[in-house]
Amino acid sequence: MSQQLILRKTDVTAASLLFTALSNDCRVGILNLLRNGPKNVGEISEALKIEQTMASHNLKCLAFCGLVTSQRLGKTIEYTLNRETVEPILRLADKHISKYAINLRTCKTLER
Amino acid sequence: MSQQLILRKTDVTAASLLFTALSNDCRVGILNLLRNGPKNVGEISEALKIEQTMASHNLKCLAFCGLVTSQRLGKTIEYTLNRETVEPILRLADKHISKYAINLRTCKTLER
DNA sequence: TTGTCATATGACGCAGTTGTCATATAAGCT
DNA sequence: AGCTTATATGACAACTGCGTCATATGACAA
Repeated sequence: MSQQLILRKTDVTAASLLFTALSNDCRVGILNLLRNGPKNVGEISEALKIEQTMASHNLKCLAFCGLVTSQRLGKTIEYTLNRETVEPILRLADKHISKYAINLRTCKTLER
Repeated sequence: MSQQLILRKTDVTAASLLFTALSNDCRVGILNLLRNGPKNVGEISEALKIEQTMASHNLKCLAFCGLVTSQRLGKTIEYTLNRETVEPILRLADKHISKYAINLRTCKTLER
């Protein structure tokens, strides 16, 4: 009797793609920043000291995954956090790291 | 007045590393499988139809991040899910995808 | 202690991702 | 219309991560 998988293969792939969006300093930095409220691209790139192009690319990636939404306000485009998922997921990650993976704070790359 | 970031830079990096561990089909597949209970490497590689070496590499990565734990039982090594974080994080991901990112189900790579 | 089964390790080439550069689009102003 | 500001897009080289191969370690049994 084969046991039941909770996620199907396509869902596993989709989930890993979603986590790919979160697997990058810059993007997590953007999400973390947007917890303080909506910001436009200029404000984001200034706050995180990254280039505008970099911010745009990563924001597009985050928007593609539904982690942020955007709205044009005149010349400017405002990005808003999808709090419903990002907030709990970042909390979970932070809690997990403190409790089970403090080593992640002091390494640049994953061991395997 | 500079706004307060909720995670510091090192925490952002650590979080993105944790998500890197989750940014791969094979590893999410392993975690998903282990929701059904502990399994050894042979059982995992058989169930997911991946090579033993592949399973080992990815299990090491997951263990490094505290997402699974291992215990030798004679010749065999049993891997157990860290349910406390993995269960809610996979649920969140699945819910998010259904609600905000169904497109992730039908693409291989992230747009940017 | 030799053999066998179970798992881990290290190295390597390929493929995907990242940051950057150059350029395009889009809105508002004069 | 032309200029300026704000953001997006596409292309490319450099880097990183992945799967695989060959090999090592570790435990048990005869």
